[in-house]
Amino acid sequence: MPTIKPDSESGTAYTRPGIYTRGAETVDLILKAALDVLIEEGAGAFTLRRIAARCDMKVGNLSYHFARKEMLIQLLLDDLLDYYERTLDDSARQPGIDPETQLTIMIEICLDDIGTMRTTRLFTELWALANHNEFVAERVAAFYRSAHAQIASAIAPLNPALSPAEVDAVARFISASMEGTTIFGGYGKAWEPQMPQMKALAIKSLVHLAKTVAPGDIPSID
Amino acid sequence: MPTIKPDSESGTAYTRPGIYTRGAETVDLILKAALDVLIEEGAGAFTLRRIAARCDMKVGNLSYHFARKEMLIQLLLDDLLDYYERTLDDSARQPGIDPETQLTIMIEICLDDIGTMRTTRLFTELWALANHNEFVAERVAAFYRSAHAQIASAIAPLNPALSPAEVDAVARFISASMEGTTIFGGYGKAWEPQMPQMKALAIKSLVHLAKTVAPGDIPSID
Amino acid sequence: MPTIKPDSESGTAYTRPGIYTRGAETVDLILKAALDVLIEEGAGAFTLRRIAARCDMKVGNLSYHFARKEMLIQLLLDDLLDYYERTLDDSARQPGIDPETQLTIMIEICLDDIGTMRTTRLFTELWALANHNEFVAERVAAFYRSAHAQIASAIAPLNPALSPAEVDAVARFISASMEGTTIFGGYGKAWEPQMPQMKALAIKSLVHLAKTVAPGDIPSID
Amino acid sequence: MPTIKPDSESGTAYTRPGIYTRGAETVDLILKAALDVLIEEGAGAFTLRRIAARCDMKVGNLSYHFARKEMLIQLLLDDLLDYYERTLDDSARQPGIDPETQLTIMIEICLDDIGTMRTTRLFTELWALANHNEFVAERVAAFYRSAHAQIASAIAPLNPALSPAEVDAVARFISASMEGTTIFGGYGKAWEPQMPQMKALAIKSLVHLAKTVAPGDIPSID
DNA sequence: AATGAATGAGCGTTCATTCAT
DNA sequence: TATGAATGAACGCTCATTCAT
Repeated sequence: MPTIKPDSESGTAYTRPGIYTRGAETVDLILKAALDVLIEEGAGAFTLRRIAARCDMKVGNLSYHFARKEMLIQLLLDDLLDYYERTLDDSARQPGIDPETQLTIMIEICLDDIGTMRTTRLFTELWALANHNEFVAERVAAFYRSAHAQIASAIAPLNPALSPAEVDAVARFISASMEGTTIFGGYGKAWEPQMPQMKALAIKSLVHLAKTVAPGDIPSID
Repeated sequence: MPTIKPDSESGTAYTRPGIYTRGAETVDLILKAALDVLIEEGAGAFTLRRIAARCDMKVGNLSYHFARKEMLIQLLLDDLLDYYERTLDDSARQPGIDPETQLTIMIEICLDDIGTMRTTRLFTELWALANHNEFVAERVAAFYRSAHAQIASAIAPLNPALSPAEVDAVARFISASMEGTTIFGGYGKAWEPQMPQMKALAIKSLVHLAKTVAPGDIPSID
Repeated sequence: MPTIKPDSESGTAYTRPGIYTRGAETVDLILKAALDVLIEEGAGAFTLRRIAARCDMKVGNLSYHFARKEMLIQLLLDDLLDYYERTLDDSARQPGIDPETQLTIMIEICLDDIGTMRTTRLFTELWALANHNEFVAERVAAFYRSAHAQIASAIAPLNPALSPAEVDAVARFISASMEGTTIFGGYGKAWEPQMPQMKALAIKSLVHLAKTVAPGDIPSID
Repeated sequence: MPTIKPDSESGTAYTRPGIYTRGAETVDLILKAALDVLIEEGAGAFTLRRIAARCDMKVGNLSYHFARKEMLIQLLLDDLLDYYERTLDDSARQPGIDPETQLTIMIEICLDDIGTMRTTRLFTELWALANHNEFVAERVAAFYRSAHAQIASAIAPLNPALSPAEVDAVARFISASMEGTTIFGGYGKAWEPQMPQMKALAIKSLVHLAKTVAPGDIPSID
């Protein structure tokens, strides 16, 4: 995950409710408030009433713009993860850098982002929601497919012996290692001050793995 | 996290203060039902009504045994994480094994456990709940302190050059790497079939790290 | 009630006071949609939203044409019952027919109409609405006054011994008998297939009554 | 429909919510309030909130006793129509009366009952509700099946030439004629003062029909 | 120990209506 | 003329909690 600017516009180019300027602004305000509630108060507090209170609207107006709460969730997630994807793509597309530095930078950017309140909170909530909400599960998986592809594109030139499937497997493990630091070193977590240590170990360990892993180290999956 | 027997008694041997009386069958039935709801239906469905329905009781009776829902959560968590800790201790305390094998076995056990529905679901929910519930945050942290200590005790003899604080840092990163595989390879997750690949990579990568990391690789935290 | 042509224009020839402009296509489309909703979905579903959806408009536009929902109801009812009245008048005004045949035909036409979905549904809803809506009550009563007058005009020559008030009383009872068949033999009702039996009995019984009832059979009302 | 005592207990012998005395009383209070709302305010005002207000309870308590509003409706209807059926049975079971008097009395009782606010309002609402609510439709039809059987049992000895099916057809028409008087002569209806006239005409006309109708007058239904 | 009963707050949603555009 | 936007009230229902039995 790349660094996210706190007050990003979170992508307004989609087909969405609110075709007038005013309505489009309202929809953005609602989505912003919804994200704030999710991050600052958690999924248990993610109710239309609290979102409405955040953006100084009435519940009925939220229902006007989003006929079903699920629609709000879907647009929120689409906006959010699209933005994460785009920002990750941008940060990965740095020309003239050798693959190892590329991978190193990627890991640094991800772990920095993981340390932000937004990313720590958002993704821990999404991992839980994905357990019982098919849409969330699929949308999150789609995001990670994209993220893993970026990581894989940095690994492949580093270790030409690996097949594409093996590169994917390594990318997945590297991504998993990074995501795992959220639990201990994420915003507000118990070992937040130790995040730099985890970052250093991640860079050393994961870059080394990418360079040295052999095809035989990875069992094939039928 | 060690492998957990599905129908464990979740540790009810000792009596506790509070409105509830431990050892009583009823409280255990409630806790069992509560865990089932949390795992099978998620935090959003974690209501007294559904728990009561699961254990064939009336809501009023749950409120009788747990004056506040929060108390139920706390006892549930204590039971659960105590049990995880104890089982982890048991599996770690295998005499006459060299440290590297010890660490390897630990990683294997953890990742096997992570693949179970119980652990995948439970911990993803707890990570999210910890964001906004101080008790959950602290209790989960305490569990990980214990788990990290076990991992550290396997790392220390493998890499005598490391100070205790550095060993802890390495243990934390190893644990984070493992926890991260939950997101992709856990029960019902998108890359569940690829868990064996992640396991192989984890063993190779993390054991190698434990053996080769040098004190200078780890920034010190003031 | 006479047979109603399904796609009648429901009488929009003249202009009315109020916020709406008669003759305008839009108002008629709204009224048509409103009638469809009332008949096909019932009074419980008679909402501006559903009416708007039926005629492919937005709720705001309905409110533009009808400042109050009650106005829509009133115009709908006026149109509808005016049309019923006019059609009944037309069918009754058949010259050169003896009074008994005239009455017989009237009963036949009414009972045929009662068997239609439109009339069954519309009138059962109106009878209920009339309980608590003064306008509906009065408008429905006005319609029946007109209908009873038509029936009375066929009875009077059949039974010259009756005073006009007595003729009215007989007409009222005949009309009541017919309306009552709606409940059992109307569209979708439990004994819809038995409507022909009720029709035959109605003709036999009510025509005989009209011819044979004596002034003394009808108590006078002060 | 027989005369209903205004403050009848409306049948408390059923399986119903509220097994304790207090709960049973509460359920009865709710049902009483629900009936009052339906009759005095109409189906459009038949909401849990208005019912709760009537019996001085909170909405949540209604939901406690009736998990779904539909359940309240069903119990209300069952209570009500069972009571109508039983009272009708009682009034029909008058020994030592000749069939003609029997039928006359039945008609008198029915029309008297139709003139009450309760019966006028209740049945007009039910006829409308039956259009789009399958349960109401079936329950009302079941009531009428029972009522028609009572009427048929008075007609049969009056006119031995009729087959059972023909007796049923006559009973149905007689019942329809009576129900139809609700529209004009029921409580609060436009010709309420003329109900005695309709009653006299009904007795004369319908009893005569029952005695004189011939099998050939009734078309057979396949 | 357990339950029936009741409450008050809150849930997502729908309603008729208003108003600026 | 028509619609997007917004409101306030009400809808049926679920929630954790209290309390008498």
